[in-house]
Amino acid sequence: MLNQQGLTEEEFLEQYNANHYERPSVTVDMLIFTIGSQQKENYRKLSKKTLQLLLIKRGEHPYMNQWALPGGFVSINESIDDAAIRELKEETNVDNIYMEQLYTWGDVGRDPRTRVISCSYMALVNREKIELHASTNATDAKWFDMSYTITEEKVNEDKKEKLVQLQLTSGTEHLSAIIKITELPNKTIREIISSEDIAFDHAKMIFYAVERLQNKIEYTDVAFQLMPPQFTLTELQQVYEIILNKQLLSAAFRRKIAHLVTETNEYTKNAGHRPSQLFRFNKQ
Amino acid sequence: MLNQQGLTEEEFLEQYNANHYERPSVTVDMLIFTIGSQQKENYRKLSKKTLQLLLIKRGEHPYMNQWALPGGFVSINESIDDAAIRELKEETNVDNIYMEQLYTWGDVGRDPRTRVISCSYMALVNREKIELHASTNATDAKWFDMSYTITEEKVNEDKKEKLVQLQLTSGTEHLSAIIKITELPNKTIREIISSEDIAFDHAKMIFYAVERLQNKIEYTDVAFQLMPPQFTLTELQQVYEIILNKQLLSAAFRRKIAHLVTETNEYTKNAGHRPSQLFRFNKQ
DNA sequence: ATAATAGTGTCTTTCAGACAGTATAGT
DNA sequence: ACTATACTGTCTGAAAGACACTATTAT
Repeated sequence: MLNQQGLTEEEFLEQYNANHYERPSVTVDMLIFTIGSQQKENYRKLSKKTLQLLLIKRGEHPYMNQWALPGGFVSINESIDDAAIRELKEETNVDNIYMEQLYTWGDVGRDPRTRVISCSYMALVNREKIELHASTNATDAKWFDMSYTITEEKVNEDKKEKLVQLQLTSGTEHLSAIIKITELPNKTIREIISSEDIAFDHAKMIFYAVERLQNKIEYTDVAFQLMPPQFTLTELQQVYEIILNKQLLSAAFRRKIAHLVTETNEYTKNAGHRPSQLFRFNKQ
Repeated sequence: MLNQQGLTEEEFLEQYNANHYERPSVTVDMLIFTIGSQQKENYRKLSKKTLQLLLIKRGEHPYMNQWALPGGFVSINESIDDAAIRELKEETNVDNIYMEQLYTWGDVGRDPRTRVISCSYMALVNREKIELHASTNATDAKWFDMSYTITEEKVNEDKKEKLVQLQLTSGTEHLSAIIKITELPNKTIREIISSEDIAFDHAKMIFYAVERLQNKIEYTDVAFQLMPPQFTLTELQQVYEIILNKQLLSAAFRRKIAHLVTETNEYTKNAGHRPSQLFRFNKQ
């Protein structure tokens, strides 16, 4: 079949000039979440759980010495999924992990070096599987405890506005950002109001991921990706609670997730209180 | 602050070589949905509604004479959202319409011309607002009635597989595709098994959008983006039914959406049966 | 014994599904 | 009168919220 210039498809592709337009760079950025636990207050109490995110200290301009999401350029002969898998493997030395594409960030000025479009991915890992590898141009990689508060919420007839204060801590390191989310009838706008030691527009990406995780945990079984093979129902509930950022009633929670778990014959030991039965994920 | 080569941020950015890597092209592809209605069978019956998608006949290689989603390249000084808005405006001459980024498709071989990463957007429009503009390198733009059936479904312990048969018709034009969706514990794989007269991997994108729309309609008020300013509750129910691909009970439906609508004092006329009260969207 | 958590029972409320029954214009 | 749709009432059952109550172990 010939086109209007009388070329076959083969001829057309041969003369096609791929560099006709100036092209943006494309990167992937990884939101790697895990569950961390803090020290027990005393021998009886359970340890508190936190939602943790992996960040890397930038060793180069721009945003030198600030913390950024692990990520990198998508090379020309690699799918974006493969780039994400590669970055995950480089940073955490794990593969075959739950991973999901989240959103693609394409504002013009988001990287001062050049036009960069960035596709963000979320990965959920069980902490026990991981050993960190500091990569080439990062002086450091660390897990940060995440928390946030919604400081202000305005609702008009056709505008919903909220301010989110995001906090990330790891030892003495303390990062924070304020994000403004405006929901108009047609679209949602996310702006960074301030960003302390978080590089680029990564604060936006982080909160976007948290919102997605909150949604997903309600109607899928993603939470189990964060769990070890065996766990108590209270541990599972803690994970739901930190992700949803609210307390749950244990009786209702147990009913709700009953069909997702199978009991084992094992129990926790030396807990300082009644032992707890261990369960496994019951895939369906 | 100086980096390891002793450069300030300003100096670093000046010497930064943006063309160090070979870059992929980035495009946006638009899934523009609307509701169409078929002719009444007789004076009493209501007209059947269909979910319609805008496609454009390709006037150039590759996939010449096949149908493709409207879309185009993201230029270097334009955000991807702006590119999507621009494409929508070019194709349908509307703006200020509900629009949402869906997913970014980044497989290596998806475009025979060159490496192209494509970001898909969904737009929902009320049909009455639209006039179509055939664009430069498209010989034709048309609304296609969409339908699909899930032909096969296998569920194992850690694999869920389904085959989807997608059908698009517009007058004598009839397009179809078969898509295989495999849900593994870690990720979801979407493959095109066959694609009749649908260009590129657009069949995948279409079904992805339908699934997203189905999800969104359950827990948001997106459906109203497809409605005219005033509508009957039966019309609203028809829209839910074609998107969800199943019948709903009207009593339950009315209870469920009651808080999303406000009644008016107007009624339908000349319907051949009991008139129906008109409602408006009640934003909250 | 006590502290802290593990786990169950049950009442209430909410809401979806089912379906029957009444209402009303146009021919 | 008849047809096709509009709209409401109510029974039922499933599931979430609330909360009291019992069980169990390390110290």
